[in-house]
Amino acid sequence: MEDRLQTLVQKIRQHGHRLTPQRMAILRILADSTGHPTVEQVYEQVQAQFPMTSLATVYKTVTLLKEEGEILELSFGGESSRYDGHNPQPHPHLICIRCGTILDPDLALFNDLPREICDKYGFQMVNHRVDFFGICPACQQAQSVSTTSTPQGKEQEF
Amino acid sequence: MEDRLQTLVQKIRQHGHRLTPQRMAILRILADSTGHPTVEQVYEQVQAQFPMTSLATVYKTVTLLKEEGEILELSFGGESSRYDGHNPQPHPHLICIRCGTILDPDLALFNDLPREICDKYGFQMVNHRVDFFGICPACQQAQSVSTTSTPQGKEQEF
DNA sequence: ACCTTATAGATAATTATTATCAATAACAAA
DNA sequence: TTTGTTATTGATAATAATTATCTATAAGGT
Ligand SMILES: [Mn+2]
Ligand SMILES: [Mn+2]
Ligand SMILES: [Zn+2]
Ligand SMILES: [Zn+2]
Repeated sequence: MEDRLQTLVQKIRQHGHRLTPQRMAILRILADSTGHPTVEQVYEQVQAQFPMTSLATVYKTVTLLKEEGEILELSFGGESSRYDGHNPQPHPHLICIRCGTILDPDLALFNDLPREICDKYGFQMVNHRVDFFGICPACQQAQSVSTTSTPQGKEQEF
Repeated sequence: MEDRLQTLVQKIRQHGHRLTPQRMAILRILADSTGHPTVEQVYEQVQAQFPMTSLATVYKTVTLLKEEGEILELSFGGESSRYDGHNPQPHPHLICIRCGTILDPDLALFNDLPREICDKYGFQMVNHRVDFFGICPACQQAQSVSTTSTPQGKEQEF
């Protein structure tokens, strides 16, 4: 939570990077958000505090965090990437193909499996990604009530 | 192998689509290839037989197969998508971050696990994707021999 | 052989991301 | 506190994979 922000700040400083107000705001948003936001969504959040902020600045900060290994990027074909600043370690995701919500299931099932598979093929693993695409519970509700193609019931939190 | 091509042809016909020589060539390449080629790579292969073929045609055929559920697309951030026309069902992949080779590990480990996880969260799964990124055996060899950043020893097969 | 229309080929448009560059501000040192 | 160096900002252009557009052609049914 607040601890995570300190980790990011520390990592930035350690490598001789500067800590600007815009950058600080971006770090705070990424450390706090639990909804895997896009760069665009982070950008909108930052603008609330610093209206002059550029989209390029958000991109550059995210790139910096990627290089530091402090953010996890989820790339998709076509649409923009989603980011997990809370937990930069590779982990499974539940991705709703209707409303776009991305959940972090807490599980220890995959702890050994990936390594096991790679060993079998002499493959030296450095990263992995496990995604389940489907319909989230909220969207299943919305589907049974109305026929509207409008997604989920509650607002999507980033 | 040859069976797979027949499945694709049949699927195309069933839905009232036409079977042009270019399209047939593309189907053959996708059915035969075991290396998860890009659209660009398929395009080059087709041009060997039909030099007048357009890149757009390859894209359109791949899109068609996606709609029919007969090809698996692996999207990445930045670089172009890779396609598995052999096995359209979602399955794990071993992806070398050095030479780009993508392997299909044969395993039955994941058969129940995904479903299990999604049930736990009331998540209605319709698709999934599991990727392991790392260094393939060939690239590990190349690394220990020379310092060249040039990838793998043998040519990459698509 | 003929008709209808899906498809091919060429090319423009789209869009997320990256590169460029002058002005500014972080921050270390004096 | 002032100063100097230079990383960073913001604005915008460039990039590149994929998609859309449009006319000519040919697939496949009659
Ligand atoms: Mn996550
Ligand atoms: Mn595969
Ligand atoms: Zn949903
Ligand atoms: Zn390799």
